[in-house]
Amino acid sequence: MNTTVTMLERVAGTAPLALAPLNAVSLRDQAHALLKNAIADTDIYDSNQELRLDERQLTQALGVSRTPIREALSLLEQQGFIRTIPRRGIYIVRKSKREIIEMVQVWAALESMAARLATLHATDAEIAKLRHLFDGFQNSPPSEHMHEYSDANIAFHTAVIALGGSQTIIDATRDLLLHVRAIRRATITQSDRAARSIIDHLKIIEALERRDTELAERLTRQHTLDLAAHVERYCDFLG
Amino acid sequence: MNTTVTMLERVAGTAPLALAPLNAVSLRDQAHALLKNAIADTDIYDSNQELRLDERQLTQALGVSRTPIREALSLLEQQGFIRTIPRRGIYIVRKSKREIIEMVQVWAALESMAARLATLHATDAEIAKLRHLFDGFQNSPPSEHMHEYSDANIAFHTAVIALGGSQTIIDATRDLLLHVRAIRRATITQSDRAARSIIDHLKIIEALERRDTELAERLTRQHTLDLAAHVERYCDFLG
DNA sequence: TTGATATATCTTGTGTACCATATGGGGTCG
DNA sequence: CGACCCCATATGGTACACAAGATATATCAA
Repeated sequence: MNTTVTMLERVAGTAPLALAPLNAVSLRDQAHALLKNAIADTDIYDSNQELRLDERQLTQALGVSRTPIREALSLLEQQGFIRTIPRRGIYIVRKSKREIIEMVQVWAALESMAARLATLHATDAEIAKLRHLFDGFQNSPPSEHMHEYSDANIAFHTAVIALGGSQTIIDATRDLLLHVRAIRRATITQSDRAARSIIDHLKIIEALERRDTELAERLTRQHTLDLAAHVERYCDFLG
Repeated sequence: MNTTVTMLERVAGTAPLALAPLNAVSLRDQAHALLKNAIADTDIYDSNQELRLDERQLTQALGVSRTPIREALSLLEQQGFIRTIPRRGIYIVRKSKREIIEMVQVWAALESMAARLATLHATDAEIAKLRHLFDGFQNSPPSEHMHEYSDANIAFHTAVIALGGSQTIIDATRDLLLHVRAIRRATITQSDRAARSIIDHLKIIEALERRDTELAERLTRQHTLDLAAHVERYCDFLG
């Protein structure tokens, strides 16, 4: 009987207002997404931050029991965002300089592969959209709108990856982005990286437009490897 | 997670005999490792296999409660080995042809980056060891010991990745290997791939020895992309 | 005053009971 | 005889209680 009532309610729910599809997503996934964003938004390199997480505190904050919280934390641990020490506590991972460089190198490998694939499969229209990302910066130097340019910079790289059409690469770089984003933002303001960056981007777009597979791949890889080298030289403040 | 184990192993490593660190590894991780190996060893493309997993059945088989089993399954789901459909069941994922090709492409991107790094950081002695992997196949054609050669083939690729020295790449490719391994084994026996494969490998070794960064990277990438193209053409038996 | 030991407390790991819901079979009504 | 409805059951999701272990603190002895 309860089933029928529920069904009827659902049918009736189609009328004026859309029903809530929230039921479909488990508390585990909600907690996972929430915590991942919270960790990503935390400046973990501001050393006086509290890097320890408390399960029970999270349960109270999110209003659920420990079970979905623990499952979410398990996922975050596998993704490398946190680290749990048995009967000691759960700690946000502070990536070392070495680890960040390696992540940037992986990023370079995957984005350059995406660029290769893009020259083979993307349409001209899709490639053309890349230029519009920087329309707002044609007249004035990017140094005047550094924050906006930084976002456009990140958007350019994710767009190239999307152009590759490989869902596997898109998924693999999504989490990587959360780690790399902070570094990109921190380094884009250093020296004249912004100006050189936009030149590199235009060359990459040209190579994509000309369907020059090898060139697009090489330029994309080298552009991001330059970031890795920059981190190596100037980011000693990292662990 | 494995922090305790690592610590124990380190401390124990100084003593003559290692104590049993088994108590320190959680049931969740034991179940995770066990299930991952079990899934990897299952030929999921033998279609009459039962692809459904039952939580309660696993609890009885492993003698633990649902909690660690569920946490292990969560990890496996995130790694793409299984997929759980609410109130329907848990199913081993059968990768589509498209997904396998994408995974091989990611493999190509990461291994070529590792080859690049190897030309820059690996020692001559480490590179020299690559040749010994194929010592047993110098005199006789690989077609006579196909199974052994297939293992040596996989060992070569993992060795190149290890030479890169990037722990991030090593970790990222470890799970990928479980998926790609089955394909490598299935395709190495087709046409004359084994013979051409060994020629490619020797060229890659030469490039590494000569510290030709660009060449080693390009040869490694192309060698694995050839596998992707081969899968594209001849592996229609995949979903 | 200092050192060690016992205990309280806090934290994660595991087991178990309960809940919501989709599915499929059996029954009933037309 | 057929179509529809209803409910039993199975399954994953959640909550909670208890266990195991590590740290910090208090207390006692030298």
